[in-house]
Formats: sequence, structure tokens, C-alpha cells
Amino acid sequence: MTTNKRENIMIASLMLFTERGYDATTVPMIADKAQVGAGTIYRYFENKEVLLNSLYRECVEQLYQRLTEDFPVSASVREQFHHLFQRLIHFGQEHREKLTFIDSHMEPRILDEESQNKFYECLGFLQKFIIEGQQQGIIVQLHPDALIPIFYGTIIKLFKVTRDGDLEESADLFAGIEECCWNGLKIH
Amino acid sequence: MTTNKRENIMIASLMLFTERGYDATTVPMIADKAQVGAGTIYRYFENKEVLLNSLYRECVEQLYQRLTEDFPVSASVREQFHHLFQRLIHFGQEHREKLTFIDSHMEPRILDEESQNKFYECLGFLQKFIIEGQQQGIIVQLHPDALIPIFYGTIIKLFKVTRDGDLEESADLFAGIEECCWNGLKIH
Amino acid sequence: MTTNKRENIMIASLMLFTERGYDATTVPMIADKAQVGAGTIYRYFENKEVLLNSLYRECVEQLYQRLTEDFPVSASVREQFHHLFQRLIHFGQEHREKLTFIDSHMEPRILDEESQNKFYECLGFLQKFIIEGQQQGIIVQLHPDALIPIFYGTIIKLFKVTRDGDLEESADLFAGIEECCWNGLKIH
Amino acid sequence: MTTNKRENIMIASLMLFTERGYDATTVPMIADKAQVGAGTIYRYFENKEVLLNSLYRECVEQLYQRLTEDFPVSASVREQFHHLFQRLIHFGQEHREKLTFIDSHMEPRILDEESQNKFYECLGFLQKFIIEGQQQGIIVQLHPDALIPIFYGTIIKLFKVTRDGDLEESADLFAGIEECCWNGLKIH
DNA sequence: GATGAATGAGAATTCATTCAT
DNA sequence: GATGAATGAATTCTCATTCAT
Repeated sequence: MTTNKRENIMIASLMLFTERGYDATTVPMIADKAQVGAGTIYRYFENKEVLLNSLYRECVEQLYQRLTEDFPVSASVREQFHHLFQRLIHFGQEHREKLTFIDSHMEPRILDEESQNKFYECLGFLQKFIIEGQQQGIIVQLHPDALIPIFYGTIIKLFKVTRDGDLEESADLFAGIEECCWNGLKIH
Repeated sequence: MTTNKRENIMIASLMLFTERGYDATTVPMIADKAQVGAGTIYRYFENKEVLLNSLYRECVEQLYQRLTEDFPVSASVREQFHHLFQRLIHFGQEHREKLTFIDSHMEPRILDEESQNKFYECLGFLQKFIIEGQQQGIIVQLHPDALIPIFYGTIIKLFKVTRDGDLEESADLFAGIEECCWNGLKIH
Repeated sequence: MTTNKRENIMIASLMLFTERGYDATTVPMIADKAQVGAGTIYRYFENKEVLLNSLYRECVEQLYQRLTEDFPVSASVREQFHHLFQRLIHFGQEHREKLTFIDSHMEPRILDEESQNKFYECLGFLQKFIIEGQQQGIIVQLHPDALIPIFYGTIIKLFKVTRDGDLEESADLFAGIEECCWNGLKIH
Repeated sequence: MTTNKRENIMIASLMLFTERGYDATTVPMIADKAQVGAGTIYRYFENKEVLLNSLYRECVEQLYQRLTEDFPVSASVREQFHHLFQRLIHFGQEHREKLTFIDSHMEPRILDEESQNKFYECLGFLQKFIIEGQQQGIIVQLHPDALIPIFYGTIIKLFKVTRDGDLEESADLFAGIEECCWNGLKIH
């Protein structure tokens, strides 16, 4: 009885939105999966769009927490990169849907401005890291927005592959890819 | 006035599917943009799903052509990578929608097996390149499916950034990112 | 704090039914206005339809009381008309919503037979007055049901106008209209 | 095949709105009665509210035509009244639903401003008649808005009674009531 | 007794698809 | 061949009613 319905709805819609996309997910589908009546969803969220945005913000907020919390401000750039890369990986491993969802629903058609800004805040943190690394002469001198894809884009696709394909996730694999991405960023 | 209606429909749906996604694109929208009657679409494609699959295959086919055509079979691994990277970049520059479309619609929910296989064929070509590079002791020894994201994932996100954000595309930028990605792949 | 909840619900629903109509009034709206929980309404009324009928009967009953109480049985027809007209006017002035509500919800779709009969009882009293006036050779010889509208219809519309428009209610105005209506009924 | 669907929808919704009211009439009900698919209604009217307003305007426009057309500008006030009264009666006899519909849906909650203005235009014509009659010293000196109910309110209720009850419509009856109403308006 | 969270049947509306012209 | 009006199944959302607290 003490099941939190709001939470159930959030979890169910996260799974469905990630799997099928926003438009292909119907409200009854969410209700079914969340084990609530369809009408109940509207007690917690004004409408489907609001549900999406609430979910999006919560996911991005969690990712942001993960990235920034315990960030080794005074450590080496390499160690900072290790922190960011591992946090992204851990986040993806624990909440694969959340990472995929964040990445695949970043469209202004359905997301409101606040949600988009939340994402840019996250991105801003990564940009700051890149710029600092560049100032220390350690990271390649290219536009930060062009360098972020080297690890962010790689990780996103990596999780896509490990879900669909037969590639097995392992600490070794992720450590290897981290090294590759770092090699991609650093000045040789 | 012998404008090819089939072609118009393909172009219109490519733009709309890419911009809004499959589910948020209505057949009348496509008809409007293609300047044909809604019924006409059904003369050329059995239904919306078939249209999507036809479009998908054609796009992947073109990408595949681009990647494989004039592939320098006997050149160095670095030169082969240059070929692949540049072909991906050029394809994205000339047909940004196609690249985005291919990437964002790779879901088994709507794509039939043949379309998915077409994509895997493309991927297979990239895998072969990776494996060969590894056999020559030049590319890092990690699962090819985990290495492809290092440049494919990077390029995909790069094009997303150059569309949304204020980052300007330039040959220099792409050359720089190519070098980065190569550094990510090669053994140091 | 022993506010009678049943009474509050009646008052709230009277206002809302009159203003918005039965179908456009939701039970939560009534609960809100009555300052009770939505469920509480169902303690006092079996359902929305029963609430409407209860309210309708009560209103008609009150109107009937007003019309009949102290009716000058043995006075002149003109004096009797004065009584009826003034009672209608006073009822409308004190309980404008009730009069409007009675008039606008006289539809067999939602009212049960008993409620309708209650209204016809009221009408019957007016008919009796007309018939008696005709027997005394004072009121025009037309079907009573066609004569009642001359003052009842007039008063209903009059209250509509004084609510919506800028026409101000005043004893003089009502006295004037009473005279008009009487002139409409009486034989010249 | 040449059945005008728009017209069918208008007729069906007129009957249903009049009989059941706007809120109690569902779109499928209208579709059924109009013998069209539910979706078809939305080809002709943006939504249910627009349908109501279109219908309202058309009905009021017709009534206005009836009242003003061939109005005997230079005849006596009595003759002018005869014209107005008879036109109202004829309109009600030929299109009872239209008259009832106009009268019962004059609520700003669903009608847009243009529709309401259309009605006030109609009312304005009646006011002008009253005022002119007063200037000629023939009609009672009371606010025109309070005098219009004497015949307009009477007629509305009269048609209600002849529908529900057993009162039979006849030229004689209407002529009698016209005389009554005129007696109500004129100075004795 | 009172509440209001939960429900699901039913409402308005959209849209893929058909088919007469 | 081409069209777009017509359709009805499916979608989002509302609200009368119930029932655990």
C-alpha cells in the first residue's frame, strides 16, 4: 500500500519512453506498467508532456549530481577525466535507461526551456573541464563542443551496442575505452 | 514538370522524420511538403512503415556506397581511417539529414529485418577495418564494436552540435577531430 | 462550526448548476465551492442526478410556498394577479439563482417524474388562477397554458436581462411591468 | 452522394443541442444523426465549440433576416408590431429548434464574442422599434429591455408549452396572444 | 462521519488509410 | 494516375463514483 505511485509512474514511463520514444508510448501503456489506473497519472502530472519534462529534469539532475559530486578539483587533468568518464559509465550501468533517455529526448519539440537548460548546465560542466585542460596545455586545442563528443558520444554509442549487440560490459573494457578517449583528447 | 513524385515524397519524409521523428510525422505533413496528395503516397509506398523502411535502406545504401567506394584496400591503416572518417564527414555535410536519420531511427520497433541488416552490413565494413588494423598491430586490442563508437559516435554527436549549437563546421575542425579519433584508436 | 454540510452542498450546486448548467458542473467543483470533500457529497446524495432532483424539488417547493401562501382567495382577480406577480418578483430578487435554475433545468432528460410533477403542481396553481379569472369574464379567453407565458415568460426574461445587461431592478420598474402584463391578460 | 455533409452536421447538431444542450451532446451522437463518420465533423468544424458558434450565428442571422426583411418602416406602430410578432411566430413554427436553440444557448461560457454580438444586433432591432413606438406616444414608457420580454419572453415560453404540453398551435391562438402582448405594450 | 486518492468508462480529437471521382 | 474527402480506430484527457484511512 505504501507503494509510491508517482515513483512507479516515473519508472514505467522512463522505461517506455527510452524503449519506444515519447510519441509511440501511450498513457495506458504507462499506466499498465506502473500498475495504476490511467487517470491516476493525471493526478501527478498535468499531462503527458509535463510527465516527460519532469522525468527529463530528474534524470539530468541525477547525472549532474554524479558528475560533479566529489569532483577532484585540484587533481591532474587525467584524474579529472577519469572521474568524469567513470561517473558516466557508472551512471549508464546503474541507470542505462536514464542515460539513453536523456540522450535521445533532447529535442526542443517536446522539452520545455527549463529542461533544456538543465541539460546545458550539465554540458557546461564538461566544457569547463575541457577548457581548464586546454589552459594547462594538456588537452588538444579544438572547440570544447567538438571535443566533448569524443568521450560523450563514444559512451552513448557504447551503451547502445552493449544493449543491442553481444558485446559484454566489463570493467576492463571500460578502462580500455577510457584510455582510448583520453588519448583522443590529450596532446601527444 | 515531370518532377518525380516518388523522389519528392522521399525527400519530404526524410526531412520530417529526421526533424520530428517517425511517430510525430503525419502522412498529410509529408504530402504537404512533397506537394502531392495524401493518397498519392500510397501509390508509391504500401504504408507509412514501408516508406520509412524504403527511405532507411536507401540512405544506408548510399552511406555504404560512400564508405566502400574507392576504399584504399592496400593503403596503410591510417590512410584507410582517413578515407572512412572523411567519407562519413562528407556524407554528413552533404546529407546531414540522412546521417541523422540513419542514426536516430535504428530501432527494431519499426525497421524490418532487411533494413536492420543493411545497417549491420555497413557496420560490418567498419568492423573489418578495425580487425585488420588490429591484426597489423596498429589499432588497440579491444572489441571492434567498442572501438567503432570512438569515431562513429563522435561524428554523430559532432553533427548534432554543429546543427543545434554555435560551433562552426570547417575542414580544419574535422581534420583536428579526425586526428583525435585516430589517436583514440591507435596503439601508442 | 456546525455548518450544515448538506445545506452548503445545496447552495454550491444551485449556484453552479444555474451558472454553468448541470452537465458542465463537475462534482469536484461543487465540493470545492461547498468546502467539503468530494466524497462527502455522496453521503448526502446518492449521485449527481439525485442531487439535481433534490435541489430542483426544494426550489420548486419554495416557489410554490411563496405563490400559494397568503393567496387572497376571495380578493379580486386583479389583486390575485398582483399577489402572484409580486411573489414571483420577490422570489426572483431574493433567490435569483433558484428562479433561473428552475426555469432552465425543466428538462425531462435529467429530472425524474416526481420533480417534473412538482413543477406542474406549481403551474397548476397558475392555471387555476387564470381559469377563475376567465370564468369571471375578466381574463382573455385563450388556453391558460398560452396565457401563463405572458407574465411567467416575461418575468424570466426580465431577470435574465437585469443580470446580464445594464437594466437596473427597481420597484417602479416591476410595478410598471406588472401593469403591462395585466393589460396583456385582461379583457379590454 | 450529393448530400451536403456540412449541412447534415449542422441540422443534426441543431436538433441535439436544442434537445439535450451543448454539454450533453457528444460528437459521436452528432455523427450518428448526421450519418457521417465522427472524424468528418472535424473536416468541417475545427472543434465542437466552433460548430456551436457556427450554428448559432447561422440561426441568429436567419432570425435577423426574418425580422428585418420587409419591415414596414412607415406603417403604424401596431402594424410594425404585427410584423415582428408574426415573423417570430413563423420562424418558430418553421424552425422551432432554431428559436429554442438561440434562446437556450445564449451563454458567454461557450459562445464567442462575435456570436453574442450577432444576437445583440437582433435585439437592437427590437429596441429600436420599442423606442420609436415610445416617441410616438404609443408604447409604455419603460426601459425597452424590460418591454421586449413581454413579447419575446412570451413567445419563447409559448413554443416550449406547445412542444411539451398538449396545447395546440393555431393561427387563432397566435393572433390572440399577439393581441395580448400588444395590449401589454401599448398605452391605454 | 469525512475525506480525497484512485479508478476506468467515456469524452473530444487525431490520423493512417481507403476509394469515388 | 492523382487526388483529397471520408472514415473509424486509437489517443489523450476528464470526471462521477468508490473506498481505505
